[in-house]
Amino acid sequence: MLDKTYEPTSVEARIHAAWMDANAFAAGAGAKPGADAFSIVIPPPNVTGSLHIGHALNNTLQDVLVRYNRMLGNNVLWQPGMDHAGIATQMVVERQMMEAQEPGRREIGRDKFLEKVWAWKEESGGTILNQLRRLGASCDWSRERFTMDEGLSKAVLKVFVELYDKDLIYRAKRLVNWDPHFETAISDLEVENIEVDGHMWHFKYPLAGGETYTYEEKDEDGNVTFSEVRDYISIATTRPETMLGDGAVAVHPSDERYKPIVGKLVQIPVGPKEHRRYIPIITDEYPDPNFGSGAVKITGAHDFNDYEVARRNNIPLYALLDTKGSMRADGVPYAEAAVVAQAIAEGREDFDDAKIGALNIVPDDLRGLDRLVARQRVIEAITEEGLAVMVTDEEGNASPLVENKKIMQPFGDRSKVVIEPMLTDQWFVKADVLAKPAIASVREGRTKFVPEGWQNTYYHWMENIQPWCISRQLWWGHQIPAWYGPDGEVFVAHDEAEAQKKADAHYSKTVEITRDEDVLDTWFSSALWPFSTLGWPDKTPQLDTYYPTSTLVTGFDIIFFWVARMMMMGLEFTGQEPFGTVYVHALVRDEKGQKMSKSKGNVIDPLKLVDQFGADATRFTLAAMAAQGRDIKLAMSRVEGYRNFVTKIWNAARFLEMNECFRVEGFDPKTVSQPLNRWIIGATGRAIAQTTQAITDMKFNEAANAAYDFVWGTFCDWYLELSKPALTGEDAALKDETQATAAFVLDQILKLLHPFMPFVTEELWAETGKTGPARDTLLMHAEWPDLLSLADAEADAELEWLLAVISGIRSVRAEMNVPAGAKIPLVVVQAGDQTRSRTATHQPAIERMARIEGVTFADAVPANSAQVIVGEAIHALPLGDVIDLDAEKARLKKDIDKLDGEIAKIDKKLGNEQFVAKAPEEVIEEQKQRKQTALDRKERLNTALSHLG
RNA sequence: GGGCGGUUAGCUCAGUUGGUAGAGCGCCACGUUUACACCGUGGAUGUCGGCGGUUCGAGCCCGUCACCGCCCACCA
Repeated sequence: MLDKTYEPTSVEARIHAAWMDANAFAAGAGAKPGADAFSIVIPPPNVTGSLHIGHALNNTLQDVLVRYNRMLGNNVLWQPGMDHAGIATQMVVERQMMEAQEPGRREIGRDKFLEKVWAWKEESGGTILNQLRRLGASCDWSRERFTMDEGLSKAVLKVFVELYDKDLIYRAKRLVNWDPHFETAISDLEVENIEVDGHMWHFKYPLAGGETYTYEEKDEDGNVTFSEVRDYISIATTRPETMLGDGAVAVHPSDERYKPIVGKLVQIPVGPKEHRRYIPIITDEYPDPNFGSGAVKITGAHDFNDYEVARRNNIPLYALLDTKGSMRADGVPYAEAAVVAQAIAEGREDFDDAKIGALNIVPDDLRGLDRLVARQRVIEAITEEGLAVMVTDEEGNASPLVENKKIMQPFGDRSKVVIEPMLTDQWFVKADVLAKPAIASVREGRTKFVPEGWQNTYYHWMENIQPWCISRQLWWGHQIPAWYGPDGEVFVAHDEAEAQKKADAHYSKTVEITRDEDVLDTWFSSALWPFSTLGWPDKTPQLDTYYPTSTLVTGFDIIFFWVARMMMMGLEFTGQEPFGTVYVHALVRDEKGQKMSKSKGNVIDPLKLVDQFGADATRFTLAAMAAQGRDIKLAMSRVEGYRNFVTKIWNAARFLEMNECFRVEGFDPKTVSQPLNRWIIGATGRAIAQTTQAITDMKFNEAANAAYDFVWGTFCDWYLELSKPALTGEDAALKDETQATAAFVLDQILKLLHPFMPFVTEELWAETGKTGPARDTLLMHAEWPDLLSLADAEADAELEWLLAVISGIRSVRAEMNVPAGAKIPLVVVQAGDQTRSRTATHQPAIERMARIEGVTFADAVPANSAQVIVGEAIHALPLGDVIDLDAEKARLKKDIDKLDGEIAKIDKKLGNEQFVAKAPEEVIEEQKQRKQTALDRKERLNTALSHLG
């Protein structure tokens, strides 16, 4: 016996256990012999993660595809696993150590620290995978992988070494994005540019030796509009503290204003006077003569643009900041450093990167200060000295020129602190080389994006791809397999022994080598996920069967981070695209369209939804709202609505149970004879076909809605109601057939809904199997249905008629305010043979559903009747004195007016020569038919009207 | 600065070979019926963001403007 109400929580736990016991999620479970493979790799969640609504959406969609394909009989693998998430995990463990007031990681050392992280991972990591189980995700959990597993690490090692050997990985000193909080380099993608309020200061750089020149501004015609003798050049900056590291001032070669002083030296107006450096005025294409003063200070070590200018012009790159973003405090005192720097600036001394890098030219009094404090000091000192550009207000008061300005400032996506360009030694991947085949794969259609539009995003990024900085100054991750000889020579190898061998060979003697401390970007290992999880580089049967994977389901926010890199690595190392289709789903926002975030407090916890409404309702909501190319604004009312849908199905099953529908053995839908039953079987087939097509097209919302509409709107609202006379009637044969049909259709519904609502459907499958023929398989391994061949046009027409009769009568009753409880007679006027026979067949249903008592046929409409036109017949409801004749007249008149409007519209069309000449024949035919139908109906309505006198 | 997406009922959203505008929620009215009030029946509601164009015909195609959102980008 089914319980009166469905209790998701207990059922879900029990059903999930049953699936696990049956090993039902295992790769290939339920597959037909020789079936095609269908595989999906899960976007590996962070080991530190917990389920948020985006995961719920992402995994629901994957599970829909996976369960659907399993039911098709395909050989299915859904590969689960987790990502070690370098920065995030290290952060969690470090914070925990701090809270426990334990010694920090640097104090306990690398090995001890890593032990702690592993211990944390074993105990607290991966809660998200259990949360996915609650959603019903049918991953092959026995194949769970972790990016730091031995096997996957082996793959990482091999990929690194091979890319290095192919010269696609290199080590170099470059300006990179530096996170001062985590004290590591990060990639371009991990930087978020955010507009903030900033200031732009204007300062004077005095010319060496007190030289002067005439500064002139001209208009378009060459007339001098401003002229002044100056002994300085004016520059603007948003970062005054970096002036200490300036290597030059650049102007555009075409800039006439500065022609007289190009090549001369200017003094940096900051620092102890006796050691101020002189730097040259150079020309470069970079400065925009129309912006600011047209002169740009060049600080090669602290700005990406300046870096390029400095490289082009051989300008030294003075590093001013330490790893925490404070002013450097290392090296020799300022006085000594300044002398060397000056010698270099004047060309008296040679320099190279190493020499410049070691030189700390931060004045002693600024050393160790936070860069923002230093900035303030610099501004004050310059202003005090009178080297700030001044403006005078209306009252004649002079003040330094400081513009308030919106500036784009880079922030670390995890640390949320301001990122600094920093000159450091890092490892890079030549992404542009790897990108070429990855672009071609999409261009040539071997990998498709759904929705298609995302391919443009992909192209744009891939075609402008920058070298990928893959080294991170962290401990948690894959340590870079590079060792250094005594003179810094690099030896990349699979292990230390191999590196040692290479080193010894290189030096022709045994030398001491030390391993690179850095680890790889987490995304480096994620990029290998589709094949590393299947055992690569070993040639495993799994790799053979399930690679390339079928479909990747992911959010657009990681197209660059992950999808693009998997494409590059997959093609480079397997020669095949890692997936055929990339389905890109939207972001889930709150009801108002706001991005969910903890700080806004608008986060919807999917597990709370599961607790409150059940996993099935939660899943169904997400699927039903996953329209392509649009963000999902999740409204609670929708979840509630689909919870009601679950209840509806449950109650429908209870209804069948009460009517003993499940007892019939060996039912064959082809043998059904009753129109009602033939119709519902056909309708089921159409609903299945629609849902199937929608899933195939990955239009999850359409698939879910098609199933929903059919189950509620057709099966429950019409079929079950119409079947009641048969189910409670005396005709045993009719009853048998109806019981069997109802049970059969419910089975098909359970299959149809299973990919979306796995729990309640599996439960009902099991429960209904207890009172009927035993189930020979779990529902999740049942065969996906296809009933289109059982459609019956005649039955469809008959039921369409019946539905129109019942709806028509109901509508009239309500409009005429006939009390709902009142049973009234029905007189069918001018009925043809077909109508007569249909009416006889369905009289019990009409009486029951339209609250009719007694059906008769007549040639004329009885007096005082409300009238419903269906087909050729008038269905008259004699209401006697109850009827409001005026109301009925008005009602009929309104209908006629409506038809008149329609007829007029069609006439206008048909009267248009252009339309008749140019519209396709079938469209014209359709219009003509529509007009005829309207005319027929109008005629009957007029007849009906005339009956009212 | 460049690119992408959105604008349809009170709300949240569907709507592709261009052919008479839909769902859920909410709202109004009525509740008879041994599945279900997490329900049933009936009902109301739209210059499909503005303007222009193509077409016999435009929510859909083209142009343009407005507003909203996102992505990318080096203006000191």
